Amino acid sequence: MKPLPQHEDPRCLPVRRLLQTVGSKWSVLVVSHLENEAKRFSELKRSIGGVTQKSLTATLRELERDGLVDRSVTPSIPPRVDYALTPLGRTLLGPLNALTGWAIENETAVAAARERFEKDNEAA
Amino acid sequence: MKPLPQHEDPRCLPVRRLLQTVGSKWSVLVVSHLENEAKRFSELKRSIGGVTQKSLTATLRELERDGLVDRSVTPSIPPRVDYALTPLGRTLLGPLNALTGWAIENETAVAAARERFEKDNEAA
DNA sequence: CTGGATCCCCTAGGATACTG
DNA sequence: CAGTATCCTAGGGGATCCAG
Repeated sequence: MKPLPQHEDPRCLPVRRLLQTVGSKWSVLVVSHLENEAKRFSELKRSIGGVTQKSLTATLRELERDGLVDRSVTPSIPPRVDYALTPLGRTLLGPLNALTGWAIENETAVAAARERFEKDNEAA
Repeated sequence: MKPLPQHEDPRCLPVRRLLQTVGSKWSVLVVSHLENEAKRFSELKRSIGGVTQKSLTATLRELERDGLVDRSVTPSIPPRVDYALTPLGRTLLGPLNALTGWAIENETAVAAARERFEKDNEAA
């Protein structure tokens, strides 16, 4: 994996790791789509939309690896795989919603800041 | 910039943007180092440690662009530039701390999950 | 249906050197 | 001091084909 430079404050290591997981393109979508119910792979893929199998698989593996998502295989034909949030994963929902809530509440403020920034740039 | 695929749920756009900003390698460090006091560029660079001028500049620009950080230039010789959190930036501290708090609290749980995952892998 | 294997592009981000 | 300019590389992530 990522070696994470050791000159970094060691207390920040878990933070950066989490942000790396959570900051990946699809993880938040996946988690939010699993908030209310367990879902199968293709269900998840359809309900999210626009994600590749590869990316979705990778995202799920990473979440599973960190103990946030549980993967249960039913070896039938055709095979069936269900994904669900673990208890640990559920505890992340609060902090995560705090952040996403902020993003939504301040969407217009951020957008305004961006416009100002762009304008000041072309002025220069 | 990043075009962000339009098949994505539009409500998630601000979320992904925030995560992209906050998920970049140094932004959280920068914000946390600005929590208590405004700092000059080289102060910031020294106190964070291990960050390149380029990366630090890029991070600060992005934060400034989103209206989270204020950049004030004092045209003297030598030049002096101070960075501080904006009021908007300060409102992000709460949600951000919620997330970093989670990361620290659950560091061992995540680490344990990782070990289990690795072990199950070599078992297969 | 679930996902592994490949190819390929593009961007984040490190190293280094230069400037007002 | 506070950047900009250039070069370079590892890795994320899309597309596509294949397999149990």
